[in-house]
Amino acid sequence: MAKIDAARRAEIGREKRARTRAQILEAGTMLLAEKPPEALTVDAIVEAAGVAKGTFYYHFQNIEELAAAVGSKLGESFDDLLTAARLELPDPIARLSFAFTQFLEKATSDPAWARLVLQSAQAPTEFARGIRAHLKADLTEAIDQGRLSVRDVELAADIVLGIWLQVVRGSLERRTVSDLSDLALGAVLRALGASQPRMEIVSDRVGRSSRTTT
Amino acid sequence: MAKIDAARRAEIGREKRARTRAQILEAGTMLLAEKPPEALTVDAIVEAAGVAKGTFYYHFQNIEELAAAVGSKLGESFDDLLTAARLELPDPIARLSFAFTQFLEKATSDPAWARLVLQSAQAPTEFARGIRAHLKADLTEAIDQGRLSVRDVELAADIVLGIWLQVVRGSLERRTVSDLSDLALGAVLRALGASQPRMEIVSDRVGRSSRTTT
DNA sequence: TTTCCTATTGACTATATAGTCGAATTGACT
DNA sequence: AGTCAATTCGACTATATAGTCAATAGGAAA
Repeated sequence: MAKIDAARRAEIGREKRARTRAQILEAGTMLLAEKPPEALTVDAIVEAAGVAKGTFYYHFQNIEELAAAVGSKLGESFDDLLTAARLELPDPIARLSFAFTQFLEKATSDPAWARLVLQSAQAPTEFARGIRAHLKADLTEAIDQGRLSVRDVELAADIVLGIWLQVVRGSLERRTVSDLSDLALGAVLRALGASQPRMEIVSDRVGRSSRTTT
Repeated sequence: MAKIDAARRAEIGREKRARTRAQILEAGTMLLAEKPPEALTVDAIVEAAGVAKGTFYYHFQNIEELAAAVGSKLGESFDDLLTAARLELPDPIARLSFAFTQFLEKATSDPAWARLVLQSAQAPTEFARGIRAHLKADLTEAIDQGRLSVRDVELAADIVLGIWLQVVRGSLERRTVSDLSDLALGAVLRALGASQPRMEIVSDRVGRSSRTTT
């Protein structure tokens, strides 16, 4: 009868709810960067988030669901690093090189993010499969153009991902060289047997500077 | 007074003790291939080993100590794959290539071993550091000989390990190509910018056949 | 102020896990 | 057969963790 409406009520708490959920998500993100989900406890999460235990279960069914939400957020952060320039690069090898470099520089500048990515790369989650699918699309296109001496797309993806992941691990454990991105990318392209893309394009967009191209 | 002697007594139970310990070690090995040590429970271990809980604590202080023992055993399995031929190869690149191929073929023929190695590669355990140290020794020698275009030994090690680990992951998740070892090794050598080692030596010893060289 | 829905709390029960310890078993030796 | 030390067993305590739920707080609308 009254205008008191479920939709309105739901809207009321939304901001508070969203804030609390974000706290839990952030705590989960931090903890999942340190240890695998199987080793994570609800008590640890709620303590880190500064909320009561019941609150966790009000927002998530279980830890698995939280981990999925963290994975999803991580996937978005990957997209964010690409969306601006990805479509402007018609060359698959240039695209791949750009992505490789972007991700690597993000990893060296944000160790917590890097740790989370490494943990997430362990199990083939939705997030990990998405990344690999994108990569394979670029690689397939390059192979179809006869640009790679590696013909098997799965092997090619393993090469790119393998070098990337291990270089990121190295950057967390050791002091990182200044031109790590260029060196690692060079290794990847040699490994793939990539015929040179037009380097001026790649280095224009991929170079260490973050200015947008004109 | 009697000849009953502690040393003798200790010897008596040794065989039984060794057998039980081996059971626990094997169960731990199997479980550590599936999940990280933080997610492992003593109850799961003793159930898998078919022994009582107290027995576990009679042989190991805690799970960490078991994990260390498993890691040590794993390290030995690596050595076993090399000791025969390693010293006969004076060329560091040939040595590295031989090891890479041996390990990769072991991984494809023994998935449980592969899974364990991948899990162990997560944390920089004693085992992982030993492998990396050996690898770096070969790489340093090759770099000193001016044989690699990659000059940074840490980056070079990351490239080799990264490709190896990811190719092994791939071999567990997908059907594996017949000449995976050769293709992956080729990618590694290109990535390192290795000037060709004398290929007849490498392929003699590294080829798919497991016959011992004459 | 009062109402009333949403979000939050933390105590509570269940179960799982770590780690201990006295009793039982084993097997070589006498 | 008996002895005895080493080994194994499993019940037991204590703690940790998962998951539930009735009570409370908060704040917008009446």
